[in-house]
Amino acid sequence: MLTDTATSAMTATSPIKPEPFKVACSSCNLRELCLPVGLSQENIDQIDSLVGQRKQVPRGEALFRTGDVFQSIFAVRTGFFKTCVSSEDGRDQVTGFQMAGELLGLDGISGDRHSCDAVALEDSQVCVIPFSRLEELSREFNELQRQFHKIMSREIVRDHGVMLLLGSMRAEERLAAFLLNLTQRLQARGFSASSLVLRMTREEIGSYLGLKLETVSRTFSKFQEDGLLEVKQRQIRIVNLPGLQQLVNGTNCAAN
Amino acid sequence: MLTDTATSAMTATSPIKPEPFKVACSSCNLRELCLPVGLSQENIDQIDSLVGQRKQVPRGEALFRTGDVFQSIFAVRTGFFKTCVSSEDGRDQVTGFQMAGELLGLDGISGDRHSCDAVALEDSQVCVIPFSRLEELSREFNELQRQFHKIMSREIVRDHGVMLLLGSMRAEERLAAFLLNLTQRLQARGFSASSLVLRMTREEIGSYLGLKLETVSRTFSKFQEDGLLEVKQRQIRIVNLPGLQQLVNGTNCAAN
DNA sequence: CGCGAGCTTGATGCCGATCAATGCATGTGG
DNA sequence: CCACATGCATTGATCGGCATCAAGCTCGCG
Repeated sequence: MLTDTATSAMTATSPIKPEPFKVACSSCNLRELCLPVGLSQENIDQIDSLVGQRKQVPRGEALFRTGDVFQSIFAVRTGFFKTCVSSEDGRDQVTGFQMAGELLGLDGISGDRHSCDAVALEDSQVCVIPFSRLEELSREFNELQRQFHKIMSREIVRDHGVMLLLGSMRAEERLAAFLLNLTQRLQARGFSASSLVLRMTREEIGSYLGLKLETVSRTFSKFQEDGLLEVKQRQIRIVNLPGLQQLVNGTNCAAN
Repeated sequence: MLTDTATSAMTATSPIKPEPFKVACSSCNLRELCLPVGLSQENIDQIDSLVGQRKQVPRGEALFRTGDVFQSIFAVRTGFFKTCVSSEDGRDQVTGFQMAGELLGLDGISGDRHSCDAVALEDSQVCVIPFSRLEELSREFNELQRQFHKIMSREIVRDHGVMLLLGSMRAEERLAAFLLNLTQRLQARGFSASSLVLRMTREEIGSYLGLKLETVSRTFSKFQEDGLLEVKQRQIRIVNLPGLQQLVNGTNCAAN
């Protein structure tokens, strides 16, 4: 498993199969969003040996699956992923969507195997970060150590937010929160704040939000009627941002 | 903030106010459940300087609250905690219950402040672990480093399980899963596998499970009628363990 | 004893699930 | 180029699980 597609069996700097960018954090345009956030230039240079290789993941294929042996974590370079867990009886739950600069595979550290699936929702590329190497380097560079700890902690905090959403919000609030979160992350990556293309199906959104796909679809339609969004299949344009925001904050919600 | 109750301003080994046990992992009876799991004896001796002090938290009081400056993580020595997050509009969600040997405060690492409340559900005692000290020591001892990473990862995996529960299970399944999880953790600490006393109210259980307290109460009653449990307020006895288990696995559930 | 916090139980209603049909876009083979 | 299949999205009708509202009940405690 974990066979490589293109860059296997050759070093990153091999002239035979040139990469568009060097496999190195120091020359990566995502360094302000990814693991090296906040590291000084000299430290970034020193962790260039972190990324062993890059790996292509075609749309629909898994980067790893539940039960795969854990060896590396992954940083999304381009593309879009979902992660999902499943129970014994086959129900499954999307636990997150990951875009450029975000890490995948942190679940695997606790055991020696992964405990969820990571599936590419479009043709994607990830940086492979051997975990033992990350641990070595983070013993040397405490900036890196601190940064890695922050990223794990941020994941925990994010999960708590999702629990709040799943445990106490109604369908409209959930979808609004989801859209606002997506646009915020897209904006941080230089995309428009008001217009986006969903990479996932209604069913995947529903699984993430604890709703059925029909409910997701209906809620999109309602948002459109209410003049909050323009929805054309997966093309979304946010027409009334404050309206969406106050939906999440519950100011127009009688309850509570 | 973070003022100490009893052991403040004196070292752990001070003869003036003797502790029942030394403030040291090496002599702690929880070392097989807590941070030092799996560390060799010599390494355990070397991390004894990790725990700065102990701290009492009376029932109903907070160990930390959202917004408190983050400096330390905490290990539960005795007692029982809940953690909860809340949204701007005042809704709140219990994100977990912690018992002896489990860590609190990992949420704080990502920022410089805590992002949830940790409240004692009974008179409790925690070990205070200054985070900078933990980072120092885990740079020195890679067993400790590895162990800490595993604990953070396990928290992420646990959170994913809660998402699955909140996103796709019905009331009975949620409560059954909750009880099985509790008894399993209690059993690992030497308590009975079949009989437990709930430390939390119906409302807190409901908040954790995304249900209203009435639904929790009704579901307890139903389990009792069905011969799965004996329920006397917070005294629970599990009568039919396999029955509970197959509720969670969904084998008696028509759907899916 | 009486008070109050927490728990139980009943009656009712609503939100979202479910079931079902249709629409729309893309791709494929005749 | 059209006919058809396929995957995904929309929309409607109906149903059911859980929330809500409203009493009582239990137990510990001042």
